[in-house]
Amino acid sequence: MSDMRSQIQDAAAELFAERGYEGVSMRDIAKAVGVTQANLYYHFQGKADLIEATLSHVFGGSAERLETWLAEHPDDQVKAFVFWLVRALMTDRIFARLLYRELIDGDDLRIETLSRTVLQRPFQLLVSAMASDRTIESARASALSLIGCAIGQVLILPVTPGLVGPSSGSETADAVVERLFLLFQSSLVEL
Amino acid sequence: MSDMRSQIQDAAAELFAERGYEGVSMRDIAKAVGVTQANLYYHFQGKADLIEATLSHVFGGSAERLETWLAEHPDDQVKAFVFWLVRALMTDRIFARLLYRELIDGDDLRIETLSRTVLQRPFQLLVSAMASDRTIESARASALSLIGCAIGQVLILPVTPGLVGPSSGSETADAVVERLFLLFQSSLVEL
DNA sequence: GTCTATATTCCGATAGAC
DNA sequence: GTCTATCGGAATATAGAC
Repeated sequence: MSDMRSQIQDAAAELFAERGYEGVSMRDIAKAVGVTQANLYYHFQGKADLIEATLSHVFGGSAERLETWLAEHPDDQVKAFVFWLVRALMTDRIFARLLYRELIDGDDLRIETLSRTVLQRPFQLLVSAMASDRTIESARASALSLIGCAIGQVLILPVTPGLVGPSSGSETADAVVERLFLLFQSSLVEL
Repeated sequence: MSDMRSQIQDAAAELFAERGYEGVSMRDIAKAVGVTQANLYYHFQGKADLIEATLSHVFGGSAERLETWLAEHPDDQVKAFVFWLVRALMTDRIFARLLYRELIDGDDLRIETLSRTVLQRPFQLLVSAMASDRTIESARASALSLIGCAIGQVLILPVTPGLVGPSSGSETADAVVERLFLLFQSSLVEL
């Protein structure tokens, strides 16, 4: 399958995650890959098409890995999901920052795609686990709160000057997971 | 005092919060205010100067209101701060989105200013309240986690399709505060 | 498929009249 | 103080040779 297309998407993902859609030019991406800027227009229709393809490249792959991970841990789907999310956020800086940026910057169409690929499945899991004795809206809010907390924690931590936190390295992901569970203990039905 | 300068800063704050620094042009801001683009350069040295002034306009004012609020509630500074933060995030979309964007996008110099104006004081409060029986790093991580959770919750909620959450209107801020306290109960020493 | 060259538009910023 | 006019550069995107 077209290798150049994947190479471009990888480079674009890194740049978009770091500087955002508006902060990255087609020239930047071309330079990172090692081709001319005009060549990008052979593989993609334009900048909008490029980021759309890049996002489904990144998040589509992640969604697949999530499904596999969940199938391997059928006992507690909620805990398995939280582990997966925190690990994904902490070990894959591009995933974390792209997700964050899309939640803030993404236009309606891209947000819709995002909801289908990464957000919908986790919400189903968490809502069903949390909603047993509460309203569905409350459960969804708690689920979103957990995700917001996980994302916020991982991304805000390394930005704070002078703070040595569990911001990098996969070996500390477990610590973050444990803290998240401590924080959300009262919201999750079965741990 | 110069009214035009304030008008420009207000319009700029709204646009920067919505589309980010790179996503807004001087022409956009001028159009929103109703003056020509060249006129902005009479009031500000350039685009970088404009956003810097805009941020201290927004966050400086917020920091002042926080100090007043804290002085009025001397009994429990931590709870008072969380109330203030959640209310500020929920009732002032511009404040919330500007804060979020700066934490992600802001260059080092702007982050440093941000730390001094909005983040340092809350951290001092939370760290001192949380650190009594733990390490300072752990306390900071918890404080950041709380802020990340509050910000993430408020900003992710309204973006999710089909979800009717407490995303707008000050009357539901109390509900979010209560949920945050429930979530972080085990991390705060005195409630 | 990848290149060079270029069209076109938009950007930040400046000069100078009023 | 606000305007019109414009510069120099960088952006997206296209045309056409190889």
